[in-house]
Amino acid sequence: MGEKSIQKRRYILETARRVFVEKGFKRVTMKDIVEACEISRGGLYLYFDSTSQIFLEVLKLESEETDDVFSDSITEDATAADILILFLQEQKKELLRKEDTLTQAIYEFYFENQPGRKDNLLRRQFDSAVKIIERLIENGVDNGEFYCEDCQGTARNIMFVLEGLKISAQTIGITADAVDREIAYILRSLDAEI
Amino acid sequence: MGEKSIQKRRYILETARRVFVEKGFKRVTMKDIVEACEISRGGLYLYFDSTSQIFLEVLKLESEETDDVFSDSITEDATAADILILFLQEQKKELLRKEDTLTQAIYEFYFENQPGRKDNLLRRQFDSAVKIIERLIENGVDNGEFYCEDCQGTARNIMFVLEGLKISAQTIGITADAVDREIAYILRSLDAEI
Amino acid sequence: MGEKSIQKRRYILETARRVFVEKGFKRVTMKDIVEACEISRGGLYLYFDSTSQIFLEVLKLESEETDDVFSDSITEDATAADILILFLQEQKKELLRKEDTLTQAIYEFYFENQPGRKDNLLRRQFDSAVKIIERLIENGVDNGEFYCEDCQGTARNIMFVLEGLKISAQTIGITADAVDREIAYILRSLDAEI
Amino acid sequence: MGEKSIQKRRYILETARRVFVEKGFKRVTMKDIVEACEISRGGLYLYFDSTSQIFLEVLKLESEETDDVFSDSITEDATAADILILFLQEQKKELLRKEDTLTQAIYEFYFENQPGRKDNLLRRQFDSAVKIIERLIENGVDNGEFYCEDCQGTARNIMFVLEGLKISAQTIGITADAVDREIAYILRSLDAEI
DNA sequence: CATGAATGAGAGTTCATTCAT
DNA sequence: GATGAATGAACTCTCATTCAT
Repeated sequence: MGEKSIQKRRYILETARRVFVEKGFKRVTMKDIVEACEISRGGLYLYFDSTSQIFLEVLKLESEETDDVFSDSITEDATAADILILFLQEQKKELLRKEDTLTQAIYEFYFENQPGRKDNLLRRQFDSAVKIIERLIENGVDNGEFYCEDCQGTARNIMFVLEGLKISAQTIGITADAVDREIAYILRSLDAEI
Repeated sequence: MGEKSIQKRRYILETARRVFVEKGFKRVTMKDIVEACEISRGGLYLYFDSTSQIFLEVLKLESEETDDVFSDSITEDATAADILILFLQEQKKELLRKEDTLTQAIYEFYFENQPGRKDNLLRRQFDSAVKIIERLIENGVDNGEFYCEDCQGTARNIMFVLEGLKISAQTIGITADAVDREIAYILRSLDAEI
Repeated sequence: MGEKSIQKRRYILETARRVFVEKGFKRVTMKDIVEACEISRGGLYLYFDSTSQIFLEVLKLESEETDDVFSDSITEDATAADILILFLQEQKKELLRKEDTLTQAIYEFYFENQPGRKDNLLRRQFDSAVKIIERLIENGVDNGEFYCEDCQGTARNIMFVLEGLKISAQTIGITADAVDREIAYILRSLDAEI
Repeated sequence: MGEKSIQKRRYILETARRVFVEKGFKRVTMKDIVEACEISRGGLYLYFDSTSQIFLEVLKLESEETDDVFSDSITEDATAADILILFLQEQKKELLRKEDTLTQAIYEFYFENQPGRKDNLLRRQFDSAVKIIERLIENGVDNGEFYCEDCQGTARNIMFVLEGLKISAQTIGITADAVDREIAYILRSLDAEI
């Protein structure tokens, strides 16, 4: 596969991403993607075999591009609390962007595909986020910014709350205020000044 | 609609429920339900127009029958902590019963249907659960069982954690230990002895 | 399946038979049959799942209807030679009707499906034909009509010649004269007066 | 066409032959051949336009290379019976090698293509084989090895039996014993000692 | 000569939905 | 009310064939 097809692959993935954002995972057909990409029926099959495969590759691209989100937000002199708050704000934005996220598609995809597997991408992301938050809190505790008896427990708790908010945003709907309230609750429980 | 049709309706809903439990929401077709019910294709249309309608009615039945779960668990001399623990254990059981729940179907359904609407059944259940937990905690605080500065916030936090656990169970997979850890974390934060 | 669908089944099989006669087995698609039957795409699938299934059922019908061909030709006072000649003439007619036979389709079908299996319909027909011819020859020998040292061997030889003629008719082409010549050869080798 | 292209042509034909042996004629697509040859899609079209054309050329190559099979088996002092038996054994081997022959592909091809035409390759081979066998038998008769009233008829009969065995091997299946039985029957009818 | 990306026709299959009985 | 045959739209997937490079 030459340079050109790599670009086309990428083009398809980016276009498909928009389709998944719009329709979730299950409702998307190969035909949808073909039409969105304005390529031929057979043309798509030259690159991908199924919506599942496409989706997985979209996720891979996604994670490559967003891995650094965290590190981006860390500037030299940012305190632990700053970073945590930044992270939570980031999550808030994502949460409320409901119609413009892969979230729903991701959930739908994992409903059917290999839930519980160790190599589950989602799980790896969850676990690594927990670890990062844990270290952040530990830093904060060391600095006297935070008070916390069970840093790992707290990190996990935060992540589950975020998951709860995320799924709620997609199902029962959630307001910016509600998210703020939860963030405030979390930070307060860390004894941090907001 | 005669007595007979009411029974048939109910029969269809109960059978359809099993189908939704097994396959989620989206993958279920009218044909699936027709076959599970062993009725005729046309026959089903006499009662229902779509899987969405059927699903909504299944949910309605469900909520009628399980509304009392909470009250059931409240005996005369049970303390607030007892009841809360009982509730959380109940949720744990539900969580881990992954393959035998409507959970996934519910999420799938609300992904597509009117999320965010005020009359959203899911939302009403969520809100009412928050209120009940809030009152429970207040009782506990009054009794000296719990310590808590923001009872409503805590109740909400608990519910979001539970939501987070629920969706995690369906996507990244979750162990009994992990659930126990979260429950313990919640109870500890209430200063309750476990 | 009611009376009506049985008729429709039969109608489809009879129509499909014509299609197979015309195009052989492999070139026939479900679409071809749908169009020949003038029914809807989905309609055909109500009755049959694949061209293979349809073809097998066509063969079944065929064999039910032609089983008696042999017995038909046996009248009270027909001699063994009469019957054998009749049979060979029958085969000749069939052979030369090249464009109007299932022969080619049958070969194509068995090329792909279970060749060599004991329950292979074709094989059963072959074996039973051998037996009948064998008995016929034995009768002829008893009557002094035929002379033959190895009746079974001769019967088998006749059947293989017929098979050879049949496949030749479909591939290299064969004339009525050529068939006559072979029939004469067979009869002469039985010492029978023609 | 340069030296190089001639070699490539030949390479394609030899590779394609293997594909036809494996899959028959009809199931083979241009794609199959492209993949087996590990050349480009367009590349194949530079040399051939269709599977039919390729198959015909494969047959041509085949017949060029196997014309001599017969002559090979004729040594100075071999008797007519020796040669006939050798030939029949050769045919037997071919027959039983069911999975490793072009036989099926050839039949499939001629089912669709110009059966009955005078210039039909298959027919020429058949006719020439009849002639050779006829001469062989005549020699045998002259030598006193064989007894035979109608040499041409017998030669034809032998060829049709062989055709019958060949097609039977591909459809109803046939054992080595069954072939031996037929060969013995043929030889016995020539009064030859086996 | 050779490549392989691209196209589009066409086959298979499944279902929601209707309707005569 | 109930049945289930029938329809047709929609999807998946595969190839023959072309064409710019």
